[in-house]
Amino acid sequence: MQSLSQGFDPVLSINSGQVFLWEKHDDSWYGIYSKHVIRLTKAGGRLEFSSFPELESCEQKMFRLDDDIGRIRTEISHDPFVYKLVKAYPGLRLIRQEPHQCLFSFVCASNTNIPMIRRMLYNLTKKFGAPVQVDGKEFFTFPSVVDINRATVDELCACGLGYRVKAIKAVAESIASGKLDFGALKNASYEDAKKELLQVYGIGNKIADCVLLFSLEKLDAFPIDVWIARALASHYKWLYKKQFGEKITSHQYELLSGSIREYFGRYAGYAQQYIYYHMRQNAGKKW
DNA sequence: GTACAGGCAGTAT
DNA sequence: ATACTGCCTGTA
Repeated sequence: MQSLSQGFDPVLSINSGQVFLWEKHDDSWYGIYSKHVIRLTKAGGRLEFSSFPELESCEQKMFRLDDDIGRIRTEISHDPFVYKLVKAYPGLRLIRQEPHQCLFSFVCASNTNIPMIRRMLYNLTKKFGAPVQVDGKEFFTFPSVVDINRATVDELCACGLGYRVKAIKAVAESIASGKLDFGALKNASYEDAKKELLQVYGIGNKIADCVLLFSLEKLDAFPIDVWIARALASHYKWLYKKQFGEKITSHQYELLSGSIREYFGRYAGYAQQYIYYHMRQNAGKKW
């Protein structure tokens, strides 16, 4: 059992759309971090973290307390829009994810919505993960690559993955064969790591950038999904050398990505997170 | 019925 | 280089 000092809001962060397998029961939030169940409890203004089985200093890892958040915020705040967002959402943090779970999660996230993503991932854990009892409730760990490789296409389809099964299988195969090696990717540059990820069937620009940012320590990665694309079109129009449509092509992605990463610098991914959160918060609102 | 949701790959121009 | 298409599945 560990306690956390105040200053950020983990509940806000886990509900900001970076992670999917979290649920609330009574006064606690429970999340799946690979083979562990993480419990977050707000007790009398204090935050308590536990993990089952125990994962040493999981809150340090998960919430990137090793990052110099003050410096990061200062650096990305040279942009006036992000400056406002940093003030507006002081509790928001980037969450560090476990690479396998992160990659499979974002492969499932393509062309669908968050409730569906949660359902697919929950089905996967229930079918192929291992049960863990915490506080009298049953949770399921995230399946391993071996588990997913062993699964048949039909079994995966039954989880509601649809056409994503082909990509899931390709990813699992790449990891199992050693072609995709997260350890090596962590040590590689952003450009080299991204190149490797893009080799795999089913991994495109957006998914690659999500995995690089959320699980492979590439804080300069700047995933551009539909929400971010809208934000760039309305707040960063000057980045566009020419007009793009609603949907951006692979080449346009690379152009935009290059410009915005250069603009925000080594912590561009943090800037992305503030912008993304803001866009989701204000979805449907006039602003 | 049909449009749409946190993309991607394949094909044709 | 860009445009267009289909794709599982559930919900509005």
